[in-house]
Amino acid sequence: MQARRLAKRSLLGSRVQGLAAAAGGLPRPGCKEAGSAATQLRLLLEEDARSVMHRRREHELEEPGHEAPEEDLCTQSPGTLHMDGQGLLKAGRKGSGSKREIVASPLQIDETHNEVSQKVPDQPSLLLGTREEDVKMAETKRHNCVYEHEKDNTRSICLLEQKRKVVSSNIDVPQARKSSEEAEMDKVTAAMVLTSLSTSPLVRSPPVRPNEGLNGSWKDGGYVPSSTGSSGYWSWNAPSDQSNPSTPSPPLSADSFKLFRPPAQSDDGIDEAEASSLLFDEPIPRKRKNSMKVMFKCLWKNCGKVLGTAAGIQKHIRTVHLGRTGDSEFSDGEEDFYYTEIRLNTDSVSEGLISVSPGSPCVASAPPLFPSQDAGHTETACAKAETKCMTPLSHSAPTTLYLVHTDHAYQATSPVNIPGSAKFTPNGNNFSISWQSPPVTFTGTPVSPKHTCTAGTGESKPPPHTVMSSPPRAVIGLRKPRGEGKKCRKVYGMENRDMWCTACRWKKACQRFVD
DNA sequence: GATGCCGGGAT
DNA sequence: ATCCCGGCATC
Repeated sequence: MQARRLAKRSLLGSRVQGLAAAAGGLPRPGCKEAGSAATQLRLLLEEDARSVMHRRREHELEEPGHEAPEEDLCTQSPGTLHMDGQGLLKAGRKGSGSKREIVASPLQIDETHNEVSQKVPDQPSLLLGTREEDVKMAETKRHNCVYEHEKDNTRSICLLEQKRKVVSSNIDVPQARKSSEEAEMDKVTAAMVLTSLSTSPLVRSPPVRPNEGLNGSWKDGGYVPSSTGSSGYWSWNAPSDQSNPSTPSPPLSADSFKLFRPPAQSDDGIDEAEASSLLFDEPIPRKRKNSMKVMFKCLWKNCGKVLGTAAGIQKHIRTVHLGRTGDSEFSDGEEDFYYTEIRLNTDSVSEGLISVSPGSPCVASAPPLFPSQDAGHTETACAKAETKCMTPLSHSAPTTLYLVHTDHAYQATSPVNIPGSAKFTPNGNNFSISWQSPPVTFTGTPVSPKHTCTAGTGESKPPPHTVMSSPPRAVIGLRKPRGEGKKCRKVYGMENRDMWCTACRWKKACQRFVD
């Protein structure tokens, strides 16, 4: 999906470039009012097109043959058509920012079409009369297919020509830029939330204010697809939203940062609902964020350099991979494509432990590790933890298991019989107590024979811990030797079978007269 | 053979 | 889950 979007964007970029170049070389009659703004936009457009082309070259080297899906643009297009002068300007201006590209792409096309349309004098006249209708129709068409839109080039050009006129007449450059940036931040935040949610659907936690997730959430989403390791955290995410778990190439995974934005930015109707539904999951990354150490990994092929700061990794990419020298402060955001965040999470370890043994009192605090190490280490830690925890648990758990296994209703029906049992359990009071104590209602008493017999009917009895450590199931295989004491059958006789304990009636181990 | 009760079927 | 019984082990 991301790759396809990327490919599409690249394709658009190339188209834009061509059109922009053509527009730049031709004189434009009329439209003086829009001339300056259009020129600005064209410049931005060309700049962006260059950037896109550059990216495209890189991407095509690694991911050739991606087909651009139409729905991507369709999703973006409504925003384009409804955008006023500010919006368009914002989109154009975004070309100077790191987050501009997705938003700008459709607009670039529009703008390009606009410019081209100005070179076609006969088209605008056709449109002036049916302006509103064409806008709606074009919007519908965009939803259907962009390719079709392109084929119907003439029509679209006319439409965009109209829009451009409206836009250019309302442009107020300085203000628009500032406010748009602010608005963009909100949208970016929402996009980040979407991104993070789409990549970490596993965990659920109470909702938290979305704005707080600005730094953490989207980054979480970003590094997930780019991870090459297999920590518990990553592996959990992978099957949830990634159809292809294989290691992504740098540009592809890096694109995950930005390619999630368009929905939140461009389409307020559909995607807003989607976003709102997803926002419930947003707090998860934040929760993790608190205990994460963030590293930045270069996704450039065969690089994989990891740096501690975003600036560092950006500089690394710019200088080493993008071949840009100097002007380290300036960033068009392209570096973002080639690095991702790696979160060294200590929570993942503890989470794994918790998931393994929720009720375990053991707390394993593993040092921060890389994902690949995390998994193994988690297992090791768990193993150790379990080993450690077995000691406290072993005092009670086996008893519970055993009781569960053998505790039939007929065995627990008559706690009243304790006095009677006391008569028969003088020999069982020395060790069976340790693990039979839990049965408050004397339920466990019937169980004792098994252990007693395990120890041997003889008087030699194993130490209590032996009984505790060895699950009773080991004994189950062996048939228990008959108890020495009299049972209901013998006490009451066949004629008084009604007086038998239930167990005896059912030919089960007598619960009344326990050995 | 009598007794105890496990394993499993029937409801 | 409850009730019941076949069948085995043990005495």
